[in-house]
Amino acid sequence: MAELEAEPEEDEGALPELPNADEYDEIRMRLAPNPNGPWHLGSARMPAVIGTYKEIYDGWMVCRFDDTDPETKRPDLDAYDEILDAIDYLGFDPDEVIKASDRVETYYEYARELIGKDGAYTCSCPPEHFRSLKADAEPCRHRDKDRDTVREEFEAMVDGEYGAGEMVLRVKTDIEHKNPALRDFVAVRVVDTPHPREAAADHRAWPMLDFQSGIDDHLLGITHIVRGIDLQDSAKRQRFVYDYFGWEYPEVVHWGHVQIDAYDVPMSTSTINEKVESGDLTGWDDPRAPTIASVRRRGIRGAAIVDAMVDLGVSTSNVDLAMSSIYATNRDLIDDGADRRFLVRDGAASDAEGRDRFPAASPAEFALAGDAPPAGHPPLHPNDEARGDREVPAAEGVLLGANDAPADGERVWLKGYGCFRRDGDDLVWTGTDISDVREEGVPVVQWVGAGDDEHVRVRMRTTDGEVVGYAEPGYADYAVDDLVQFERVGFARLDARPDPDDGDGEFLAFYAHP
RNA sequence: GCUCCGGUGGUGUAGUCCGGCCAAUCAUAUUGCCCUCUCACGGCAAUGACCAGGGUUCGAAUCCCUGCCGGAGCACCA
Repeated sequence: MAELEAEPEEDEGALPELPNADEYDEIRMRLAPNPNGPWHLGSARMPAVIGTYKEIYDGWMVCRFDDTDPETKRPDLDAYDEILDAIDYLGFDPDEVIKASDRVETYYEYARELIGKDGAYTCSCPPEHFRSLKADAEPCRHRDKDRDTVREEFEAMVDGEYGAGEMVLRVKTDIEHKNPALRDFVAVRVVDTPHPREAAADHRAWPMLDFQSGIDDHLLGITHIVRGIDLQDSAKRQRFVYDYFGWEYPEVVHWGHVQIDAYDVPMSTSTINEKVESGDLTGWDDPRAPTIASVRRRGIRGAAIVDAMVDLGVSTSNVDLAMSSIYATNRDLIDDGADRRFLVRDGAASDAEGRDRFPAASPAEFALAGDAPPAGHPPLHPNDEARGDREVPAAEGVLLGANDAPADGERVWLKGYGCFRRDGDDLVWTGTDISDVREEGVPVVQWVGAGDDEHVRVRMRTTDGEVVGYAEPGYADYAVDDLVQFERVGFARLDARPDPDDGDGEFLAFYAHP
């Protein structure tokens, strides 16, 4: 036993070792979301990978909201908590949560220090002008300003004496650097729009990401930065600042872009927002939306997302994530716990036509003839007899899915009930000799009783639209959030129970996957 | 235009640093069979990849060169 414990090997899956991990006493990382909206599925990669590294190395992780742009990527005040909630759903817990917008004075202090080192200068060039100078590797006339003037002008920026676009603070890098992306970048600029957070609403001089994030990473003792490939050049820019201060830059890992198949809606905060605003989506949790809120509402476990994201590794090339692999993991997680229930679909209200799984046609109703018992008793779970049977009553006939109704004269096996032969509008009981199924290939189908009290109405939202149908009455026993597998349909999460005052109310379910 | 990064089956991934144990791993997917009172779960099998061309070498997915393709940055966005 002691030997087993002494074995330090990691069993967290596919992630490669962090660079130079053994040179640090503690691995310290950060999640650095911009709270400009709720998260889409791609956002989950950050907590999934970084959180998993935290577990592997028993490290430390801060969630730092990089909310330093009150205008272009304006923070959404609800998003802060939504993001923390999403991190929790994914199964991770930041050791600390901070907001860059609370730390603006700190960034000013380091800007002043940088000015003192002649590492930055105030610049009033119009952006286009500076851009063309930069393209030619030419310094602008502000670059050699004396330190005191720079100080004065910077303080004036901080004091709100300049309007947007009139003055910026630039880091003096190497104006002739062969990579134009690294030449004298902006550290602080003026934004007229007040920050939406009251505590930060008075600031007009706002740091740019490369400056803010660089300062914070150092102050927080971050040892490993793991982030997207779009920030590839960021590290190179920030190294100039680190060099001025004599700091050691953290180890960096970059990953490529993720795309997810199975969605028509692009995975972009702004696009999803537009579609929500316009009504094309009912919200961020619309099952058609590639968002955390959506898959969560469908009953997909955070752990399934994390598993898939970790499986992508940290390659810098772009990757396509197949939803089917998330489904496979989720199925594995929920299958044992999900009761089986019958759902007979009624496609009348469906906009998901033409899908085998969700036929558009209405169910077929049959009267029962012969010695059929008053109810069927299929098991709650086929792999766990101990959970017992459910009672599916059929005193007033049955409903079968349109695709499942047998042709006249043919037989059908109502699962958990018995075998019937169709005679016109009747189903005539032929008994429970299972060899009908095993040897003669009688199809086995799900079914519900036709009487008003013998089924409940269900509306199910899917990634392809809505379907409605009738579930066995036992479905009414579940609570919101419960997952069941509708046999031969798929897994679904109960989202809302009907209003008790509405006699014809529907149960609302969200479809997860087959 | 300039500067970076990358290209293994439908998808993802291992292997690439330190060439041979790789006619290439695992997962997922698809198909078939078995199991089965679900089109679930489980079992078995099949399918399917080293971007291209040169070079180095006894030997290259792995090293070098060229080409092609893809991505990112060059914002007073993050």
